[in-house]
Amino acid sequence: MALHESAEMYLETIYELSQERPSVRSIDVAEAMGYSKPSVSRAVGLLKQGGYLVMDKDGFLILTEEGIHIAKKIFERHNVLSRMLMGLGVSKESAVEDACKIEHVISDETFEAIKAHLDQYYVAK
Amino acid sequence: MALHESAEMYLETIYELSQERPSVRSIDVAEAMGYSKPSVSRAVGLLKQGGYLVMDKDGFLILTEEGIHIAKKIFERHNVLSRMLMGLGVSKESAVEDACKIEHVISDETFEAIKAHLDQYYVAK
DNA sequence: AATATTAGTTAGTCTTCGCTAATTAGCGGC
DNA sequence: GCCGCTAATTAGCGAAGACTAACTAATATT
Repeated sequence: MALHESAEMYLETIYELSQERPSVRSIDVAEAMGYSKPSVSRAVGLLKQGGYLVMDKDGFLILTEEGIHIAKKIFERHNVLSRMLMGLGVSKESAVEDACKIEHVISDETFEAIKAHLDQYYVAK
Repeated sequence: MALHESAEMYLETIYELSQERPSVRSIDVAEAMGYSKPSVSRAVGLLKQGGYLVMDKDGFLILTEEGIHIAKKIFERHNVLSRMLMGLGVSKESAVEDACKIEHVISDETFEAIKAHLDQYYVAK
């Protein structure tokens, strides 16, 4: 099931927040992403429907295995891409911002090529 | 005036087609992009309204200075990005496809960094 | 107990950008 | 002179994904 860019972004954000704090609510996602509460509510509803997360009785968001899988994939892309861009001399802000855009649109083939190149670079050092 | 991804794609396509043939009509753009005629008609209308092109009495599309400027910018991005990806070992098909996505979303700073890196690489060879 | 705040949802709007169906305008063949 | 083709347009639809306004439900404050 192919997810849209925005869904991937929500999963990635929920994953990152869950690394930083014990629990993640919709309102935390809204603050982190700069979106309104209803926008997040709607997105969370779709992700719930798709089986990517569940909301417990206290409103805490828990990623399912599938949700974590996608979130980690996007998160890895984000890290690799921003490191690559910074390696080319791009400022941290631009690198992170652009990585955020690129991470959703490239093919697996392209990502693996970039990653391999970066690995090689670090091994060589 | 910031243009959306689809508008940039239309301008780029019109520019490329105009390099290959004496004149470009909406129908040619529709065929090249795989879109329906009304979709192109609507997009051309918006580009016309924005001052990026004009349509002459025979239905030929002529990019304005501003339109050419943007089209060339995206075209250059496309070329640099696909060359870079192919340089990393990505297949031509994937490189072109992914370049098409990336070219619209990255900042000038990031693009210049990638371009500089590629220039350096070619100079070094 | 009454009120205020916080979190989430519902309802409905807007923009972008595809689509199909149907219409219009010009041109060529018979 | 009419038929039919091609090109472009108009009208209206649908999905994504953001928004505001207004409601509900639960907790906190006084």
